[in-house]
Amino acid sequence: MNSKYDALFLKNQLCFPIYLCSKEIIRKYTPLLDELNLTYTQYIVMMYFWEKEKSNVKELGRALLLDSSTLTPLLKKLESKGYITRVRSTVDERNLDITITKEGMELRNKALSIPAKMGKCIDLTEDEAKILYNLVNKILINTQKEEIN
Amino acid sequence: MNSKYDALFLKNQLCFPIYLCSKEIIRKYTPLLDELNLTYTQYIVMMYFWEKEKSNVKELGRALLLDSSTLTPLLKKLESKGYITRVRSTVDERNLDITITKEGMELRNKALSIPAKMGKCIDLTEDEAKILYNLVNKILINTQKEEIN
DNA sequence: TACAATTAATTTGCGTACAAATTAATTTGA
DNA sequence: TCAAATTAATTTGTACGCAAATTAATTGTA
Repeated sequence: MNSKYDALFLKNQLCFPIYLCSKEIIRKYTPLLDELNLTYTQYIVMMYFWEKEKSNVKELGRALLLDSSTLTPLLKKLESKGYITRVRSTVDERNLDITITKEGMELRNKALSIPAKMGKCIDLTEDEAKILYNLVNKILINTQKEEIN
Repeated sequence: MNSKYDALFLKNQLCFPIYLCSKEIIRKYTPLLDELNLTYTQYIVMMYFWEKEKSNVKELGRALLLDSSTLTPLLKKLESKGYITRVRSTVDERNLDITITKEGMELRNKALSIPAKMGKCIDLTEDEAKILYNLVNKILINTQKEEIN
C-alpha cells in the first residue's frame, strides 16, 4: 500500500478493463454484423428470436437485461428491416406480440461464420474462456442480488 | 454438438455476459457516483486526472480508449462542473490543454469509499479478481492486434 | 361495478459511443 | 516558400442505455 489513493488508481481498477473489453469486442463485431445489417444489440435480440420465435417487450427485456425504453426503438428498427413483426396482443392489448419473420430466421445462416471469427479475434484457450465465462457470470449474479451499498 | 447453430445460442456466448457485466457494474456505480455529480465515464476521466494533472484530448483518448468525439462534450461537462479547465495550447493551437482544478482534485477524497463498496458488490475473491483481470487484459491485447478477420 | 392500483409499452431527456465529415493549425516537400 | 498533406479537436448523425414521466389497458376491491 503506497497511498490511501491506491484503490483509485486506474491500473488497480477491475471494472474499467471489463468496460473496455466489452467495448472493444463490440467494435470487432461491427464490421461482421454490418453484413447482416445489424448492430450488436440488434444481433443479441435476433439471437434471442432464433431460439424463441415469439415474445414481448417485457420478457425480452428480462432475458437480455435491456430496458423497455431501449427495446422499443430497437424493435421498431428490426421491424423496418423486415426481421420481426410487432403487433398488439389481442388477448391483452398492453402486450406487444413480437414475432420473427422468415427473413429474420434466414439471417441465422448468414451469421454462422461470426462466432468462429470472433473466437479467433478474442483468442483465448477453451479453458480460459470457460474460466472467464464463470467469473463474469458470478459477478452478474452478485451484482443482481439485493442491493445493500 | 447438437446443431450447426450451437455457436449462435445465447447461452454459448462469451461476449454477451461480458457486455452485461460491464453494464451491470456501471449501473451499480451510478448511485455512488451521483454523490460526486459524475457519470461512470466522467469518473474514469477524473481518475486519469487525479494521476496526471494535465493532458489533452488525443492523449486522454488513447489512454482511455475513448474517441475524441466522445470526449469533447464530456470534457465540456466536466468543465461546466468546475472539475477541469479547457484552454487551447499556446504552443500548438490544435491542442487543447486540459487541467484538473482544485475542486476536481478534492473530488478524489469524496471518492475514497467507492472502490470498497464496489468490491463488496462484485464480491470476488482476490484470486478470482486477479484471474479475471488478466483474462480481460488478454482479450484487450488480442483484440487490439492488427485485424485480419 | 366504478375507481384506484397495477401493469406493459412508449416517450422524453440526458449521456455516452463511435464513424464520418468538417474546421483550423501545423508540418512537409517539390 | 507555398500548396498539399497531416494532425487535433469539433461537429454531425445514428444508435444505444437507462431513469422518469406518460399513456393505455387490465385487475383488484370496496
